[in-house]
Amino acid sequence: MATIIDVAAAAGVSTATVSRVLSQPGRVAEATRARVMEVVEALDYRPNVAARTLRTLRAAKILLTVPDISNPFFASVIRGAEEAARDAGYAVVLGDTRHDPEVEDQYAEMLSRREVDGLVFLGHRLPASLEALVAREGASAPIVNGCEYSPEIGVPSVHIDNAAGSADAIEHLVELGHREIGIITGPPISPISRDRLAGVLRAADRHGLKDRLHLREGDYGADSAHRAARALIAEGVTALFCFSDEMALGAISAVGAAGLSCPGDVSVIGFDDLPLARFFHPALTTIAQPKGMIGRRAVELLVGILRGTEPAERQVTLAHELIRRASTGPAPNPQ
Amino acid sequence: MATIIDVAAAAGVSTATVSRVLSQPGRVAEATRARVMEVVEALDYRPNVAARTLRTLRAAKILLTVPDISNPFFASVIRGAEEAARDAGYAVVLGDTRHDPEVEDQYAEMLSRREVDGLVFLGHRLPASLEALVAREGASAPIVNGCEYSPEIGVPSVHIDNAAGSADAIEHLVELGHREIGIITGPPISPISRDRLAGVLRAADRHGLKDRLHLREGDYGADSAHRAARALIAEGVTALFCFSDEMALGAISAVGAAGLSCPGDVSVIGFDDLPLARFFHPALTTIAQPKGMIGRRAVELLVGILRGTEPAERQVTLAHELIRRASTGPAPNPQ
DNA sequence: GAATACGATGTAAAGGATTACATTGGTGGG
DNA sequence: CCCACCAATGTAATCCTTTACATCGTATTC
Repeated sequence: MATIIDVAAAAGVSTATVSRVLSQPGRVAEATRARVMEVVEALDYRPNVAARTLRTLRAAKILLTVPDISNPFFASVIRGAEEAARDAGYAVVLGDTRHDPEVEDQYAEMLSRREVDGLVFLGHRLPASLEALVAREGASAPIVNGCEYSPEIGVPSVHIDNAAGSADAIEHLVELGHREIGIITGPPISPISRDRLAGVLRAADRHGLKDRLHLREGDYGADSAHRAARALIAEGVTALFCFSDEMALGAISAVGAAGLSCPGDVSVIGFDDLPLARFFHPALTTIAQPKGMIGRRAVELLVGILRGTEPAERQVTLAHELIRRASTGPAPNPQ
Repeated sequence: MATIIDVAAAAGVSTATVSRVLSQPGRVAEATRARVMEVVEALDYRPNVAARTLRTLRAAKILLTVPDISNPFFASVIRGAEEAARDAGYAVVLGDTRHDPEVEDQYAEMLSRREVDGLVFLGHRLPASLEALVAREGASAPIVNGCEYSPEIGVPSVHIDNAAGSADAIEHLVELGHREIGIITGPPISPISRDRLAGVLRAADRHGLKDRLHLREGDYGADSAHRAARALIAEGVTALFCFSDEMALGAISAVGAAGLSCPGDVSVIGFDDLPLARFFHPALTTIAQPKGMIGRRAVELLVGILRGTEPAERQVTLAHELIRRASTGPAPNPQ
């Protein structure tokens, strides 16, 4: 592997000049630049990143951790984040933490060891090893939270108004005449789940339905929702609001397994608007999140911090949208 | 940020000793080790990765590129790869190339610049900039192909027998009495698609159905399959074999949209066995791939190359399996 | 008790790039 | 014709760690 010294020797210049040709071409005479570039091509020279990082203390990389890479919801967020990072001259290192705090900590180490310049994390948990960093550096800590929002963590974040989103879902069901509504939540430890539940309760309360809600806890996966839905159907609900599209799929599957039809007997509404949601059978009514934009804005916030340009806002709330498809319909007439 | 020099000074030893305490604790006296570790804790010292990489020429990282991160199929492969990498002391850098050769090349640069020690790529295209590397280093080039297999690329790979898998799918449909079978393939540029098509033709030929096949090209996405299925249904097929589960979902959606039922009027069989496939409505019959194992073996192959222990086999073929669920059934009786 | 060996630790040289500062040569102004 | 200045380039320190080799002291062996 050719080094900058080889290039300098072959081009008859110093390493400083080679370095300048590569990073600030304007400061080098045209003829020299051309000669150096020729040698660079000929030797197929690539700067050694470790050496550069060591010298500049800048890795030009952002770490993006997701709690579950198999959840298609995150795919779009990741795409948006990568685009924004590329625009700003950063590469994205993607980490799948599988909701495992230990793995989260391992990835967090990359920041501590300066392997990456900053971190965007999509879960709800700031790795323990970074709490000290946030406490020490405050607003200039290069950490941004995406999708979720926990004020106590003390880092900027990008998210939708989850309470308002789920309130919209309930309003939609109530409008269709549903009164016995089942809710399949996420684990209460996640703020996103708490916020959505708060929105549900608020909306239900507005219609005097708060005490008629049928609550069941899921884990955002189809399996858990399938089981929860079976129980709720037995309780006689006519509609199910699931805190994720994946759970909605599990719920629809349970409706079918119970010999009922969706939306004829039981309406189902999800949350997220996965790319596949419109191909579900029936096509899924859901609350859409601006997934790509969440990723993009999160990275932009982070890059702002890295560049030292304090952003005006540290909490970005983006718009959600109710997408009406075929999985919700009028409540069946009581017999 | 504390450096190894600070630690050495505070512990009253040389940097060499500190380094040894961290990387080969056995070579240091117990008392010294304890004292150094105390200082390490107190100063919250973390070795600078760039400096280490620069010195050792080893990044302890593997690059894993996937053509489309939003395809849930890859999630399980990624998981398996990460596990194997962790076991071998490597971290995984994940890249989403979106089928874009330019992005593929950008990621490939990471290998050229020694940012990572090796590459596992899941697409079918070896980035152009790496062809020279393979040509030069041959079997010791730290590159492995996963899921797909193109002999002309000249790198080790891990995959199933795609032709046999799709032959099984056809056999299954023929057994159920189907004669008018629609096939929704992938783009012919992908070897995986070509192999699967070859298997289809072989099996169909065995039953004298080769000329009755209805072929349509898809792009592995639900959307393309939805359109293709619509056309095939109009042609009167009683069964659809889709080269991916995602396309099968699109096909099922098209069956419903045509006012027909699956599997009553049209059976649908997919390929991959996504985690969600059993929650589709109807639950999807499909050819399962050992996704996690593909990722794991690919990384193991790569680590073998990196360690210089030439592996016995450079092509690993894993077993697939036909999963019978509810989306396929007997062919309807002709009127 | 001397010689040997070995365990523990230190010294210092890489590893490859960036960049502050120094140097050189040429241009334009007076 | 000289000086000041600037553009172009070079010199060399620096980033932080690892590790080959050197050193030292103690235990082992004969």
